[in-house]
Amino acid sequence: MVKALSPKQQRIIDFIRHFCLDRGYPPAIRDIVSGCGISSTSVVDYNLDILEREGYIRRHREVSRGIELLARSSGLGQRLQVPVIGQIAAGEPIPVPTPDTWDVTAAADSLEVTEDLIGGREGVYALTVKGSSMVDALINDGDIVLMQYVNVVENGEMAAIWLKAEKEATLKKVYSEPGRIRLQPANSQM
Amino acid sequence: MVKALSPKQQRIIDFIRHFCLDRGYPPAIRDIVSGCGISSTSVVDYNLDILEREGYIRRHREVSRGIELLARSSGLGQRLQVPVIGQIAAGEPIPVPTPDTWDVTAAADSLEVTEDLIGGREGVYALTVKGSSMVDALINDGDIVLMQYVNVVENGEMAAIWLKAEKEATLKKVYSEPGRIRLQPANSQM
DNA sequence: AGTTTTATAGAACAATTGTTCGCCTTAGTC
DNA sequence: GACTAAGGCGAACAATTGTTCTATAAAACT
Repeated sequence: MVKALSPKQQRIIDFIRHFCLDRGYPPAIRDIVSGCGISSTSVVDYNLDILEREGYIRRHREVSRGIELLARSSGLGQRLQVPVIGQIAAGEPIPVPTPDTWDVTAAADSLEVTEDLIGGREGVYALTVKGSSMVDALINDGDIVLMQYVNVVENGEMAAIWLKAEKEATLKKVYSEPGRIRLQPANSQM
Repeated sequence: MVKALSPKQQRIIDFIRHFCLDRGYPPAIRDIVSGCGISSTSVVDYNLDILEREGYIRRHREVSRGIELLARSSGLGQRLQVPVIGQIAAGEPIPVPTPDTWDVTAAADSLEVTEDLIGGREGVYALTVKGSSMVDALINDGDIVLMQYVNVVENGEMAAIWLKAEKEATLKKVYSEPGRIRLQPANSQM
């Protein structure tokens, strides 16, 4: 049973997110009380329980500030629609989500995946592979690649890389090492 | 006076980082005590003070778990060499660091910036702007743009975006909103 | 040797903070 | 009207958690 969040609950989540972002640690219940104009800790406790039940946060009881923000997925073991917004091919820039192409309903096609594949990530989209020029990544014509629209490469993560010399995009694993960045041939995602 | 961190201090920092990563909230002093095999809260308090003085963390006194991890800068007001590995221009893919181009010493040119501009980020490189086709970003011919080689877009961050339709790259601020991603014209970086 | 600095222990103390419980208000239902 | 559920309020309570104070020991300095 997935209920819509009440305005108050939505506001609490936003507050927690902002609080974490600029303070570096989660808010105490009383921080939420004053930050959201609520007049009792028990009200926050009440709503926090709901938010946890709905999968937006994880509470660590008996621990001060033990609120862990989960990527709000709302639906639990649900399936998610990932928009297939274009194709990836050698010699062409990789399509990037724009307001026009992002919307799931507006996408020409969409892919249904289980929620755990996405984790909590946002900005996930998919591309169909055109041509087999990316053989080194074990990806073939017609395959579908899940992409995440992202901004910080963690060590060992897959990333779509533009090789200027070869004028093509390949998928590599990225390792940043002292003084340089190493790209390692990658495996298929799907 | 920048002193080297003692093994214990190094261990405390590592512990805090790991704790935050998999619990979602910072550790209490007593968590550090048991997590690092220290036998008194006052020892942790003592070392935490040092770590704060050296700029590794920020403490929020009187607040439970009020430890904020700062990008460990090691060197403080130091200057760093950022490799200028190519240029960015409309119609061309954005150069991406490879083992060949990344190395600072191997780069054709390099840029010296103060350490706080980089924060603690890795994979930072620079591009010279060619042509003035990115006027909407207030970036002109000859400007230098700092880039970070990254994988997760935070709300509001600048990112280099490939617009397929226009066949050019622009710098935008990225806001992910429910159901879509919004790109907002951005300002100059340097 | 005497003194200062650094580092560690242990414990008492006080502030912060989560939990709980009784009571109240407002709808919705029978 | 009576009953029930959702949501809220406020205060007391208890657990968590940061602070402080005293002691001790080793190294560094005079």
